[in-house]
Amino acid sequence: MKSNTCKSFDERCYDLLLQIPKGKVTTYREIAHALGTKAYRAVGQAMNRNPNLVTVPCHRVVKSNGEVGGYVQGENEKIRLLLIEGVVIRKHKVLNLEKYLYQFR
DNA sequence: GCTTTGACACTAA
DNA sequence: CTTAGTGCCAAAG
Repeated sequence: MKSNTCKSFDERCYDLLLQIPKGKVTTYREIAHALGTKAYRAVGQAMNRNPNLVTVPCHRVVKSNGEVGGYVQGENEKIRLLLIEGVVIRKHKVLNLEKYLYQFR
């Protein structure tokens, strides 16, 4: 059988997202950086492809400047999900982003 | 296989 | 603080 050790860019993004625990967030920039690339936009593209909103916590990904960013179901819904997980948001922006930012190891 | 599209990032004014 | 412009990369058309 064929072992697919070479995952697609999108899959690698999802894989990283799965590492993010509840109450933590990351940025498109951090993900791209963790993958050793600068494809910030491609990361967002991967989310827009709409993975499984249930399996992949794509709502925990925000912009590097702290803004919530976009979401398939609407930014408002994304904010709501983050608030539920304990992330403080004000004016569509995450406060103390570095405090919630998840560090990929 | 080139062109377009983006749920972005960064800098300058 | 906002606006405008440029750069970046992968996937889809």
